[in-house]
Amino acid sequence: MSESVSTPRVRFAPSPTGYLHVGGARTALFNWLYARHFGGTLILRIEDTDFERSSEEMVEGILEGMRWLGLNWDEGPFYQSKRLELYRQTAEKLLASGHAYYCFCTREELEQRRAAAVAAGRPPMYDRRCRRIEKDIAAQRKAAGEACALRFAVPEGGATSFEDAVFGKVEFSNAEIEDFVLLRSDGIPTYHLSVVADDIDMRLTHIIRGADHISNTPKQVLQYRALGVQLPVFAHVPLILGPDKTRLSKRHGATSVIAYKEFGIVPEAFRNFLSLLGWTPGAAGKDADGKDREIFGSDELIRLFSLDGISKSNAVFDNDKLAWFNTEYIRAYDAQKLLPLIEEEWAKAGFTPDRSQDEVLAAINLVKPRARNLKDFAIAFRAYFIDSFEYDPAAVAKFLKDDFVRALLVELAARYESTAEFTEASTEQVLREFAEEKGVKAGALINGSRVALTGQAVAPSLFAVMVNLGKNRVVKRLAAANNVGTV
RNA sequence: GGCGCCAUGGUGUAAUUGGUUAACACGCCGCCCUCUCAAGGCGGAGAGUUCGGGUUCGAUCCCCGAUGGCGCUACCA
Repeated sequence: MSESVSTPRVRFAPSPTGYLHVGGARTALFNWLYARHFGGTLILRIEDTDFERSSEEMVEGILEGMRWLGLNWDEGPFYQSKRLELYRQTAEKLLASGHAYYCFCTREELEQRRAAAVAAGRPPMYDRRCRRIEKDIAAQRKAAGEACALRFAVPEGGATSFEDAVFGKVEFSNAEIEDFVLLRSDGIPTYHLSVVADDIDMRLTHIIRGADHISNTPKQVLQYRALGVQLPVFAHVPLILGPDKTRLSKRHGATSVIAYKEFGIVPEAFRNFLSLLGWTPGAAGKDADGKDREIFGSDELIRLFSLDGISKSNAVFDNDKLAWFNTEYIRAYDAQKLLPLIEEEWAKAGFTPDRSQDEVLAAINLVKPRARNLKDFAIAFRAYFIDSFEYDPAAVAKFLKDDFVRALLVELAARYESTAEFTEASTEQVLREFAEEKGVKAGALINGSRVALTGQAVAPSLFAVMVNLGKNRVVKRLAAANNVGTV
């Protein structure tokens, strides 16, 4: 298929200095949505030119996060560490055209001057002293083996601006832009060079990335111009902040995407939640009553997504809202779809249900309206899937503390055992008649039974639970009511 | 400090891009339902759009300033 200008090429370019964090995931998501919306191409590029801080383990973590969120890419992953030749060539071009120069200042000297500048109240920018060195002299010194970095020669006057798809026109005075390093003295490119070289080489049409890159953009624009290459469309997305409105960090809790998987969040729910952080479908997202809809499946998200809907202000990550999305998705999924996700949780909890597949699915459907996350199916709802489960002490204290009630439950077990029919109606009838006979409130027996049967104070309608568990289990667990809490 | 960006209830966002009792969702509170807890139904509190000036018959919306927040300010990305 031939490419036209209308099919965008976008990229997600994380640096593997940590796991995929929610901000990065949101950027990846937006790129993915944009690419899918237009039938374009999403490229995954690993920016690992900082050898000190990058690691392969982190790359794997990032890929895992992408996979979990269902964000597939079309090209890559490309590793910048393996594309050094391209950057060297690009640097060469810049040098040859007079847009870059060798800088022989050492790190120590630079730091010293910077400190002095700050102390003197001057802006701590590079003073450009090596820019004045004659070209051939510089070349000679370099040839002689003197260590040097390559810097970009920023125009002395004027301003550099670009049109951002989200923020509009953004302009920086060139006087504010320092002669940044392109190539370190060890020949490894800095971010400033490698992004531009790659974005050009990979023929990217749109650069969708975090707003923290706005200030870097003029440095890149300058290189595009120096190289005589047309600018891509820049679209900077606002950042995600913590509840205290400072940049989201570990202080606020989990920032790694995978941590949310571990919390029992459904990936689609997380994706949906993330999509609405800094973006809105606007009128297209309203329902017939004019109310905002928030639950969007991936197809819908892809259809609705557009750069126009991206907002300019930073967004706060709200765990409550995420929890709401999660319960909505769990409730909407049928048991069959939920099963593989839940099986992972069972594996983690170290058990497999000792019931038939049909019973398991029925149990999932029974409890899922009450689930907050996937872990609930392995912990709070464990009793629905396997006979070995624990009793929640609080539940026992609340509804099963009474020896009198326990004794009645043992008696009730015998009633059930001798009753042939075992339906919601019959089990309820048996219990209520028994309660009346004993002169106790049915509620006391119902609540006590719930704890005896499920270990929890929270459960679906008791009689539905009974039918799901089946007569044998019900009888067995009720008969054991006396032992509850004593183990 | 310098430069840049942003600013609607607690949170995410709307508001035919100057004319609305400023809307919706999450959260919160109350009531109903009820065997628990959710869900659901019903109702409620919560912003006069950060503040101050303009422009205008009229500003959430346009302009200026202030304040606040965030970002950048590396031979990190």
